[in-house]
Amino acid sequence: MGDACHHHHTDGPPGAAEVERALAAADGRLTAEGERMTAARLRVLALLLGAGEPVKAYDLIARFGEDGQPAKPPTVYRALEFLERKGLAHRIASISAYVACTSGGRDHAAAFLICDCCGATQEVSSPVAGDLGLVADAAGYAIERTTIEAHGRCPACRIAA
Amino acid sequence: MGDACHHHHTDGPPGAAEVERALAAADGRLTAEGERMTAARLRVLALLLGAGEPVKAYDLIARFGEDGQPAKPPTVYRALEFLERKGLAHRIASISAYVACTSGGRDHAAAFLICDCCGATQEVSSPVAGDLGLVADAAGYAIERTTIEAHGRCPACRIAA
DNA sequence: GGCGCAGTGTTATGAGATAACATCACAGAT
DNA sequence: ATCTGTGATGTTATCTCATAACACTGCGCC
Ligand SMILES: [Zn+2]
Ligand SMILES: [Zn+2]
Ligand SMILES: [Zn+2]
Ligand SMILES: [Zn+2]
Repeated sequence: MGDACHHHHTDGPPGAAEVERALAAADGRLTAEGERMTAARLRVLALLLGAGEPVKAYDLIARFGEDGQPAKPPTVYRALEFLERKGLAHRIASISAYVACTSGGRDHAAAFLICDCCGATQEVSSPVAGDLGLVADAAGYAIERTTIEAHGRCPACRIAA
Repeated sequence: MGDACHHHHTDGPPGAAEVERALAAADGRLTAEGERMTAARLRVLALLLGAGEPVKAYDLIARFGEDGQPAKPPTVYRALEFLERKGLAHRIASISAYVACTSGGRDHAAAFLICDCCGATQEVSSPVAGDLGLVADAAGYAIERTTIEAHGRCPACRIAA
C-alpha cells in the first residue's frame, strides 16, 4: 500500500524472527488438530505475516516463489481459503485483500480499521460483531459470518494530513 | 439470487407503483439539490428498486436496455458510483453486488443482513456503525466509511432448513 | 460564439477469482 | 507390501468484476 501517501505506520512489518515464531506456532497448532500445514500454505502465511498489512492476492502470487517465480492463481487462492477457514488469515472484502490474523483465535469474527492513506490495518476484536448479532436476532436472522470494515485515517496520517 | 435454495422471501420485490414512487422521489430530491438525475441513472436505480435484493453489476448491464440490449459496463458502473455517492444505492462488498437503499437517508452508514440461502437482504440502520466508531476512536482512527455485512439465514430459510 | 464542465459512448484492458481435470502424496485397511 | 480412498497440487483455461483512456455531446455561463 502507501498509494495515497508515504507515511510509515508505527507497527510496521514484524521482524523475521517474529514471523518464524508465528509460523511455527501455526504449524504446531494445526498439525495437532490433524490438519496439514503444507509448504504452499506456510509460504502464503509467511508472506502475509511478513507484510504486516493487507496484501492483494496477485501480489502473493507474484511473490510466491522464493526465487522470483510466481505461483499459479489456484495455488495461492487455495492456501488463502484454507488459512481463512482456520482463522489464520482474513479477507478484507472492501479492498479485495488478505491479511494475517493478529488476534490468534481460531475461528472468530473480526473487525478491521483500515487507513486509506498508508494502508495500515488493525484487527480489532469486535464488540461490534456482538452488536450486529443482536440486530440480526431481532430481525430473525441466524448469522454465520460477518464482514466489518472501517476505512479512514490512522493516527499517523491524521497528523500528517 | 436463490442459488442455494428456492425459498421466497416475504418482502419480495416491490410493485411497479412503489418503484415509480421511489424513482420520482429520488429524482425530485436530487434535482432539488442541483444534481442531474439522468436516464442511465434512473434506469439503474429502477432496476435495483425492482429487484428488491442485491444485484450483480453485470446483471444490471444485461438488463439495462428496455429492449433487451445490454449496456456497456462503464455506463452502469458510472451510474452505480453516482447512486452510491448520493446514498441511493449501496455496494455489498462481501458478494460484489449492489442494492437500492431502503433507509432513505442521504449519506449514511448502512449495515446489511444477507441470507445466503435465498438472497433476501435487509438494510438495518445500524447502531453497529456507531459502536465501530467508538472502537475506532479508541484506536485513534478517523473513520470515513464503513462496510458492515452479516451473512446467515433469514427467518424463512431458518425454518425451511 | 467561445469556454468549461459534467455526462456519455466506445474500445480495450486490467484485476480478481474459479472451473475442470489430471496427478500426486499419504494414512489406514487388507 | 499393496490397495484404496481422501485431501492436496499442478495446469490450463475461463469467468467475473471493474476501470483506463479518449473522443464527443449537451448545456450553462460569460
Ligand atoms: Zn483474526
Ligand atoms: Zn495511515
Ligand atoms: Zn441505505
Ligand atoms: Zn432466506
